[in-house]
Amino acid sequence: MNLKDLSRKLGLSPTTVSRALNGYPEVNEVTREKVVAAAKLHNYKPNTRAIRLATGRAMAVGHVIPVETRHEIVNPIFADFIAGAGETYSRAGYDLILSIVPDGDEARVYREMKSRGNVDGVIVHSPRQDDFRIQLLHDIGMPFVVHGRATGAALPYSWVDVNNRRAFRRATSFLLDLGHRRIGLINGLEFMDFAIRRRTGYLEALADYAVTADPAHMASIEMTEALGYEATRDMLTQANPPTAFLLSSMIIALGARRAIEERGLTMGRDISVITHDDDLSYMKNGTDVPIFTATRSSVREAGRRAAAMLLETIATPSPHPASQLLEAELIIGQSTGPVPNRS
Amino acid sequence: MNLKDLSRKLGLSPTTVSRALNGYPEVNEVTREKVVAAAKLHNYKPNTRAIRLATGRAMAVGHVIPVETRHEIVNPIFADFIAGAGETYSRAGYDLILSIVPDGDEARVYREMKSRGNVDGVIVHSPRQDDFRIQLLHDIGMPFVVHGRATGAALPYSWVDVNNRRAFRRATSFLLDLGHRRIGLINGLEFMDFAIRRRTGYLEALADYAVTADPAHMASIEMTEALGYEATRDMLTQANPPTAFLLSSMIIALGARRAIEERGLTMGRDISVITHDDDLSYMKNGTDVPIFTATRSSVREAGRRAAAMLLETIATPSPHPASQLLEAELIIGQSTGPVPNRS
DNA sequence: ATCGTTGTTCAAACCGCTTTGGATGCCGGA
DNA sequence: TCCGGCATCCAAAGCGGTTTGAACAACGAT
Repeated sequence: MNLKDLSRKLGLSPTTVSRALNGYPEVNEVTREKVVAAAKLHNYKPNTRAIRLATGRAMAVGHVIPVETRHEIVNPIFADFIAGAGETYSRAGYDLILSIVPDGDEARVYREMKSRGNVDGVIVHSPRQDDFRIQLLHDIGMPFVVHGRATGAALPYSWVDVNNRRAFRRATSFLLDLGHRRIGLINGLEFMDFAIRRRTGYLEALADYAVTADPAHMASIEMTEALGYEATRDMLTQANPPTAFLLSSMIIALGARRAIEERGLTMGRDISVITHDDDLSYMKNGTDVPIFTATRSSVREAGRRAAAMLLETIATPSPHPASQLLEAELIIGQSTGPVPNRS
Repeated sequence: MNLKDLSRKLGLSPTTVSRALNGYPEVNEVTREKVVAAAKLHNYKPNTRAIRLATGRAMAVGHVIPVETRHEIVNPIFADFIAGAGETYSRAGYDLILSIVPDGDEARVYREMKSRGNVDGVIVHSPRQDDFRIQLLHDIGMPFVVHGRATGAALPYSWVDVNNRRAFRRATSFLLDLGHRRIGLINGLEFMDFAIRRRTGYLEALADYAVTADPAHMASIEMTEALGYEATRDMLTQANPPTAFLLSSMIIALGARRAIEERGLTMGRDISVITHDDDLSYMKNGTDVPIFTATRSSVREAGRRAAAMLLETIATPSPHPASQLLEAELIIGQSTGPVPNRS
């Protein structure tokens, strides 16, 4: 059942039927009702392919997920971010096109998306410092929103991000207020922008309290349980081990807790731990009471916001990029406490 | 730069240029080379929207991810499965369209995909017992491949699955051979097909050894760390606690380990643990030596296979559905050992 | 010289929708 | 009475490719 069939059945022209269904004003209300009724009756759904060609819009947005080529790691937060974004898209009638791309191939993929015209815009994931994609997408004229920011980018651009710096500064201050002076930071890989900002926040707080940062107490790892375990264990076996840890993800936190408990230490009493919590659906921080004290910010909500912002810029392009800075809340759990006396 | 422009530049008809680029035989080789060279020079990429309308193919496949409405849980294995599938699609020039759908809305989404024609086929995720989607997709004539199987489905259908039953039977036998007689099973939600099969394998092995299954030693939970912890803790505090555990995912395993170590028990000595390991990129089972004894099967590989199978059925539809049963390997780690004497 | 092949190219139809630029009829005001 | 304006509808021209059917030239066979 296509437009021509339907219009023939109604004894109307395709023009009128199309306009009736799309809510254009130049059609009699009586006619419109008849058309709408017939469309429902015959279960008419306009062919997406034809709409796309006729309007020149793809009615789709692309999410290009770079995958660490060396380790083939797919960042687990994507699932939730995309779940959030997907809600927004489906309400707006947009498709979400996912490309998993080895991180060398990105430029080619973006260029092809542009020239093939199968997306109207893209979300840029996992920005790095001086990320080349911002310049590239700007040059080829593809609307985009960055999930995160890219320190050092020359051009203005639209983004949605958590205030990572402030979150980690606040968390660090919280630990310092509890008397901790040796605070271990187990961060994500520090060519990623979010990790840079978290480290900055951490260092700023230490500086506020005139505490000199110890390089031996800072690690930068891929965010897996096993590596989180190792990094924590290594720091705990040092001569002057940290009395508190600041961790960049719940997954690292699980590994860290293992290392801590393995040494017979108790979180919240012997060792304090604060982790960042992206509020992932399958990685809840405890069932009712939070286990970890955490800087929490829902990545799914970030997905919703970023998607809405992208659809907005696609609909009404503007030279003034938009941005949203989400604040993480500091959730007090059972994993933090005053520094033990024997320290 | 579109086909018309390019053909004008070449002094040829659009017909010939199109054929030259698509490898049709009725075009002079000299001409073809000229066309190909010009296409590259002017960076001509055919417009996807036009191709789709003209050919009637969507050049896209849909992945419909049902999301547990009550808890909004997005299954974390999707990220890796889709990464695998994505590799296959991009090589074939197909797009991957992702729909995250509240699990009540699925029928509507599939129907719309069919009538709007924006996908050529779909992958069915997370099949349940007697899954209605198989009948539905069959009825509306949408090619599909199921990731997993659906016990009780009347119709034949194509699928890619791990041999869950055999994997869990083998793992259970392994524990029984080590002398364990009280084996706790912490399974996924048992309306999911994979969970049913795992339980079956577990029960079969117990029956082989004439061990009666204890309902108190079987749990069925959403696969999160916190719930894994609780289920394990609850079983360990029973009068006759299990001496070994069989777990349905690495994430559960992390929670289980926490419950075990919290009670001062050591995995592999006091308590044996075998988990299923989907070989997720961010959830490695140890760095070099495996920590957990595990039934391992790469869900990313399953993604690759399922995608290839779907593209195959789209290209050459056949009344005979295909299937692939992947065997999980039993990886011996440090989490299993003979049953302690004091049991 | 004629004819059927073969190789090569093209004009035009088509995919299913949107949108432009009328056409038509009716009404009220000059 | 005539005309401009308005409401309503339609024919036809896109959108940018693919595909059908035919044209044409060159060729060898008859």
